Amino acid sequence: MSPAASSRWCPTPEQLMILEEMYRSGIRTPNASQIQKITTHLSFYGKIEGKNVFYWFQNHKARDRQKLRRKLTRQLQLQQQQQQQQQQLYYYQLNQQNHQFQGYLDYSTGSSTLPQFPYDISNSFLPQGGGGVASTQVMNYTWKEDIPQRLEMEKMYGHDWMMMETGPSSPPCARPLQTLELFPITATNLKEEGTTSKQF
Amino acid sequence: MSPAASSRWCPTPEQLMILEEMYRSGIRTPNASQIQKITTHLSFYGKIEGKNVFYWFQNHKARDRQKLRRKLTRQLQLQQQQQQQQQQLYYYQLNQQNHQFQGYLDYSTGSSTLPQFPYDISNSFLPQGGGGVASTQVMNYTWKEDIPQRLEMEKMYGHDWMMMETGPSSPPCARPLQTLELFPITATNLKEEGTTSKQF
DNA sequence: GCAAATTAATGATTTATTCAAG
DNA sequence: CTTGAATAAATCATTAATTTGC
Repeated sequence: MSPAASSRWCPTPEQLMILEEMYRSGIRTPNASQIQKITTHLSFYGKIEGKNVFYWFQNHKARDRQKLRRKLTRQLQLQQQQQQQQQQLYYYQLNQQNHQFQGYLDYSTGSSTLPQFPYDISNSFLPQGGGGVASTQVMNYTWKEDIPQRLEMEKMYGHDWMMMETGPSSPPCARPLQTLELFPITATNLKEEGTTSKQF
Repeated sequence: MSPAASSRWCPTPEQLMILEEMYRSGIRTPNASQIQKITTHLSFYGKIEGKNVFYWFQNHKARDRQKLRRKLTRQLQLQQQQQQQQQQLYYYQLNQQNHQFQGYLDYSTGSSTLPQFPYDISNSFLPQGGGGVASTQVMNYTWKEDIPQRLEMEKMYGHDWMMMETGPSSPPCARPLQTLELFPITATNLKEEGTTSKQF
């Protein structure tokens, strides 16, 4: 543990940034020549060796896959749970409004391979209180043309988080009380998982 | 007249402070549960919806990155300029310093004994077949243990990276210009959307 | 000082990538 | 090769800052 040199490489933000850029640009397993060049270049920003670059790409690729796999798993489980919840009603309501998605939302089958719930946030987000304004706007954007350009917002929000509390039953003037206990902002929990979701 | 609801959310100072604090504490992409809680909590300080929280984190994160990227780009440009001034000297020094790469560079022997690399990575760096025909076995995990995941080249979307390879002449110490052309990655990805990209 | 005009910030949408499963 | 799901990047749009001429 010589103070002068850490036992392992610690990438500087700049190095990390560049590596990530490269990764995103398609590089996965750089060859010798590439590693050499990368290393040379990154050495501008701090101490670094070829093996660091090599390992970085190895690890990054692997962890990328791992992360996605985990998310998929969690998502599947969530999906299954939600299936048993008030989806029927919810999607029915949505369908009334978004006939555009009728074909897509096949809730009638019950099998509903429905992903989560896509569509406009307004509904899920501001259920209570006359916030109708935003709602309309969102809707307009949602289906601008005849062509459903794929799922629009679905992609984005496409997820559980909007699912929660589709509020008709939620207190119109909910008091943000528990927030304090819910928010140990500094809590390390929030960082990754948060909430008591079992999973994994 | 009624509040004439603004068309978009305008965070109160308190909300902003809390959001920034959370961001600082490490939260980047809150999930459904987190967003729900955050929204509830912030609603105490003013009107707010879940999507606002969602967007806020998206934007904040993106613009944070953007800022860093711009800074990096500037640095890169600066250093590239400096490089043009000191290329010769720089590469000379590099060669002197990186003894471990001597073996790497000397791939003709194929038996580089690099003390620095714990896992015999040097081999994996070696362009196989010598003479710069490395295009075949890029990643040859010769280091012990079972078979590697073959060399799935992945996609490697048309990027010059692979092509560059040690060309036919493969200048062993050719022009240091390499570095310059090596990182035009900025051209495609970093893009440096000029701070003043106005209407086009 | 003070609005109209202009520019910078930032909220909200849309488009493009990414990985891996079918 | 196509598609689903998630996200990041790019873009659009509106509000806040600020500059400017009076």
